[in-house]
Amino acid sequence: MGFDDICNTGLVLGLGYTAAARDSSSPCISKPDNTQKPNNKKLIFTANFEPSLTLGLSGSDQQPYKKIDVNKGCHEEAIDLYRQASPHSAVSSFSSGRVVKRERDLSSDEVEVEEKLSSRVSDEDEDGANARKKLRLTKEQSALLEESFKQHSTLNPKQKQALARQLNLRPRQVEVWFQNRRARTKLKQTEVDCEFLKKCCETLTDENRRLQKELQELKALKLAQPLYMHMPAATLTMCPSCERIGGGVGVEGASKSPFSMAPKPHFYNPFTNPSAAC
DNA sequence: TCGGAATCTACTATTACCTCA
DNA sequence: TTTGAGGTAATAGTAGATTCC
Repeated sequence: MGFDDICNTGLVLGLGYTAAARDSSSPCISKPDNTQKPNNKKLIFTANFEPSLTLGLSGSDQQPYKKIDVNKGCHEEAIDLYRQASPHSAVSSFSSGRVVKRERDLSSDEVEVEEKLSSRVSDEDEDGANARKKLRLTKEQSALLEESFKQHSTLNPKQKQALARQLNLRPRQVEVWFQNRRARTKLKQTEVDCEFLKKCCETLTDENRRLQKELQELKALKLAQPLYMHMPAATLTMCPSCERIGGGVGVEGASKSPFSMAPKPHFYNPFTNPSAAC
């Protein structure tokens, strides 16, 4: 990988933001949540380093935050939504809490049944005197969660609920798994970013060293010889008023041999002295 | 219409359990 | 059998957003 390969990628050393659209199937991307609010700020490292490495706000490929109006929804939906609430939370866990409380009164039995049915752990917790038992996901559960994560790195309440049912887990467990999975993804991506930046830094350091060396050589050369001696011919233009200098050589001669040595020719650099007049 | 309370989700940091070399 | 490391489920605390009164 050459310097250009690395550094002509639009990478800005420092942290910037790229709004690169990313495929949701990309495995190691912290993909913005479809359910998140547009203004919800997150730090996202892009997985594809081309063309730029970024640290910035979440992209715009998010669906608007799902608004739930349980007053308008059917009772069953309200129950479903309530079921996805954190079992560890002392309070109800979806928007419109006051409504939820009403719903909870109506459906607490159903929720209880659902919790017991859907959790392999809850029973143990209840029996085990607050012992913190650690759930071990089966291969099938892990595979399904991974598959789901590839599609959506975050879940909306319905997805979470459905997945929890499918996996025979509590919605809270699914939620935790996704949180941890996102964290691992981000950590992994951060490591990748770090490695990339290290390489880029090394390349830039080498390039800087090379340029410094080149500069020193040029300075040494400049001290040893008059400027015009080592200026490229293309950058040297004879001052119009001096064109006839050079042993009676006319304009034509001067144009043919612009560097015919005159006693004191007035060379000027068109880059630093763009004026046509001498 | 505005402000505050209640509640939600997502995030980060941390803890604690479990497995394996 | 013990132990330390690593993986990861679970917890706690916080911030920002939303909804309702």
